[in-house]
Amino acid sequence: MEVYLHIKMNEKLFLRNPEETDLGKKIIQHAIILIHKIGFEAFTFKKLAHEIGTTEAGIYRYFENKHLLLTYIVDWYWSWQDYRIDFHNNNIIDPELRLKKAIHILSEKVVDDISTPYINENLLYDIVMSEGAKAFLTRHVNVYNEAKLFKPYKDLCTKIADLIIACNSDYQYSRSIATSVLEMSHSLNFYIKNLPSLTDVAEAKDENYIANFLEKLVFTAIQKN
Amino acid sequence: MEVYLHIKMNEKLFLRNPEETDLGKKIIQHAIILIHKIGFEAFTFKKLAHEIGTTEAGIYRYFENKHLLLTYIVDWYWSWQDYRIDFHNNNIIDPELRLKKAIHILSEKVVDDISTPYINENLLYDIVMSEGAKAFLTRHVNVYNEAKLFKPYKDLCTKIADLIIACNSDYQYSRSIATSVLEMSHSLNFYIKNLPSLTDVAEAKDENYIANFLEKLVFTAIQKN
DNA sequence: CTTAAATGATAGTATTGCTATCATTTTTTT
DNA sequence: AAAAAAATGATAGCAATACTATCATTTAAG
Repeated sequence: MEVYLHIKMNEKLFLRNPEETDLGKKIIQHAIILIHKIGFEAFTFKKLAHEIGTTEAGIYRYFENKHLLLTYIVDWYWSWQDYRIDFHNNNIIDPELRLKKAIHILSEKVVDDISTPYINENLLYDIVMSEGAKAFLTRHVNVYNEAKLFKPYKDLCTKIADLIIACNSDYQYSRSIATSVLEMSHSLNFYIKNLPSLTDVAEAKDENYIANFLEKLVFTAIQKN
Repeated sequence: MEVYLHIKMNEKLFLRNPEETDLGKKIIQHAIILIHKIGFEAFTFKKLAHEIGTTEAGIYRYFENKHLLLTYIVDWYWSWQDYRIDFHNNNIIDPELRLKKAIHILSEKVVDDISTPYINENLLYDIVMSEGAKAFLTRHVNVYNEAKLFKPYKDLCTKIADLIIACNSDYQYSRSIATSVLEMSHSLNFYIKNLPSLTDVAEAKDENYIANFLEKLVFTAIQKN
């Protein structure tokens, strides 16, 4: 059985839908590889064009600029994580178990998902960790927001917040703590890798350290007393 | 009485110390104003030079590039907040009160500090909120880290973590939660302003909302049971 | 098999991110 | 007050970036 996962992307992210052509898919595939390799600042359409044997103009036909291309792949990532949380929580009823699962999915390193042929989720995780915030941190945040470009992230925030409410309907800060979990699950991974003294991880690396921290944090915060 | 606050900056941040000359101070002063106005991406040394009536080359004599200038002002900000926390906590012994004060200082909008003549802290807060993460999020994070360019942030993290340990010496995640407080105190302010649905703030704006959220979060997390 | 759509090839432009040079001020030392 | 040193201003230049435009060629759809 071969099943492919398809995520419908917001049409305002692109000029021409990259999923519909070979060149488009190559752009996404190699954009992820190249951004992972050289970082978003050094990443240019010219370099990407060279990697995939097309021209700069060819890529501009798909994406207005590199920031929207980053937003595309970051959006894709959050939609994929949203789907994964649903998938893993299927048939689980207990909201606490569901919430725990979600926290672990977000915090732990991912492996490549074979049902998405031209996207390497392992690289994508690193990109979101190291560059993901740059999708938000732009002067155009309001324009982008009005075009619903941050909907995947917001939807995921709502999903986590709803799980929290399902655990304790009295908790006042469900969205803020959901956002904190989303943000810290990724940025703590960045700090462990690059600035470990900002975390409590010394030599003994515990794979589930972040998930355990966030799980405890959330469950003590929302406990009924 | 006129008292001026002076923060000694890491010498690897600059080529020529901006505090020592009129031009240097103007660079810092107007860099803050201009980055606040047009954003870090659109900010260039040429535009800055034009604002203060000097030339591009003149600014390159002080800073290697705009990213190090950003790091300079972000470092300055964290050092200033570190100092403010000490100042406000002077003579307070109760660690819980000290921790609460620190959380409030970090979360609440600041006003201009008149003891720093050429730095507008109000604008600086906005910059750290909107662009601060970009100081870390660079391919050079390791080189910068070895040059101790992130020391002010790390020191502040240590300060918060120590306050947490003073409240509960058994808490296992003091640095991780300190980092979370530092990060979320600023990014939640960004979200309230730009993407409020990621928070619980609707119409009724509570000035202390973030501080209250983080205070509750931290104190339930570290409570002894 | 014709037409439309997508791609390739090439050119061009304004801006960015620097480096270099040299003359002119301003400051410091003697 | 004169001489030396340091800082600034003015200008030039260059490679790379971030695009836009044009037109020929290949590929796909009706």
